[in-house]
Amino acid sequence: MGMRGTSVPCKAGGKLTARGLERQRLILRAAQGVFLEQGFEQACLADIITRAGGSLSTLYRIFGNKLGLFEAVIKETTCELFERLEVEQWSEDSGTTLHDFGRKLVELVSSPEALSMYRVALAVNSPDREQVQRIFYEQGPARIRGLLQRYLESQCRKGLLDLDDCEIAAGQFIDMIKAPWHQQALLGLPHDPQIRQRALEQGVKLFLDGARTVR
Amino acid sequence: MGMRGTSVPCKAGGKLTARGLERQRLILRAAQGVFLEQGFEQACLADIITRAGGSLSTLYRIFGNKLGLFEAVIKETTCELFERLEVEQWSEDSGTTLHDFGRKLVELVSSPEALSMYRVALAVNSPDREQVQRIFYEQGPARIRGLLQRYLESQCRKGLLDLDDCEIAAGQFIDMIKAPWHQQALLGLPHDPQIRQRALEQGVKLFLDGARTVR
DNA sequence: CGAGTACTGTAATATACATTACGTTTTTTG
DNA sequence: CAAAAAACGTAATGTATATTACAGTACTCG
Repeated sequence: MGMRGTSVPCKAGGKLTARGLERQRLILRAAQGVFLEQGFEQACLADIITRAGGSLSTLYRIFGNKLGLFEAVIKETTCELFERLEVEQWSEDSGTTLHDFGRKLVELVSSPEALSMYRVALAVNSPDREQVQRIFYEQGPARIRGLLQRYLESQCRKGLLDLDDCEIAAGQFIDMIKAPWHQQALLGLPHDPQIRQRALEQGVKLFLDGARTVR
Repeated sequence: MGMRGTSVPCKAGGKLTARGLERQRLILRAAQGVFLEQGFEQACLADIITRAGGSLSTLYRIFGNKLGLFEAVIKETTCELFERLEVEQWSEDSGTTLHDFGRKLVELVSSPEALSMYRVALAVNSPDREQVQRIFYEQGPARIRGLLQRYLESQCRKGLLDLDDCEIAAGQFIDMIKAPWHQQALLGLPHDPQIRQRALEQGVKLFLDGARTVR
């Protein structure tokens, strides 16, 4: 009899031997591929096992059920993606800092993995949809926005920028440099990669012209 | 033997009697509800018929198959939504015009129907995914951006605004006033409705400060 | 009115998959 | 080493649902 009743599919049944960890890692990686390609409902567990090697029973013992595996993939992937965004220089020069941050961000969110992740997270439609989506949002977009928000706030305190609401402004900056190619990319429609560069330049310019205290 | 082979599921088999049109309309409306709630793959045709009345056979005769019905729903819904966006005053005063346009746009894209439509369009994963998504994008977001783009271009020609690339700028304005609540709304996470108002105000301000020629 | 067509209802067909069960083999560990 | 636990492989179970078939009823239009 499985552990189906509990809403928290376990991953911590017994001890974790080296081989066990390896198995877990292999399944997780295969699942990442399949889920990101197919989405939650379309993904087939048998496919995942085919890719990962091993057996279905093992998958169930480790992750409980399909949703448990999916949640693990969401967490894993979202964190992996977030870690790509290492901005080293939060300097006092808003221009170069924003430009640098923007460039890294554009690189991140235009990557196939990030686009798939976003699409798949939106598409979930299981009973636990709300929980899954919260995990994604808070581990991903919200954390990124938080980084920028804190920078903007510090710049405002120093009197270098003048913004009513730094949380909103951070969101606006981020969305501004994603527009208009991100929407198309999410929908799988092609776009000229150069447009990303131009949107970044223009976005930084617009934002700073609007937000700088010194006119 | 059905008409499965052709990639264009017919809707124009025979003549359209009054009763036939009524049937078509009822099925379409029910399908709209079910597809927008469940997404393409999750939606169940039997459910649709239960809501619409009538019989499964009729559905298949009219729309060919599930995908044909879905495409019809996409077109119908996207057009319905677009028509809500009637901006009457494209005046020379960029401030009030953008504010007016923004207000209407925010109303539109924060509506449950528009959010569902967006989510469902992203989530499609059938073989014809590309075609479906193109229909949505071109009938919906692209058309809306086009409206604004043309306005911005005319303002630039008159020397009232100064923008490098009005297509990008239009996208940026639109995304700016949607940030940051739209992402949360798409994910089904709650947000303070007041934030929509504030994002609008701040977005217009930022955009105009950055784009106006007269400083 | 009556033939042809549209519509209805229900049942049959076929497939795809999540989830379990179970017997065997390998690995871990006391 | 030997018992316990983990991993394996395969088959069984059960469900959901797209799609088709068919037989009967209601419309429509010449």
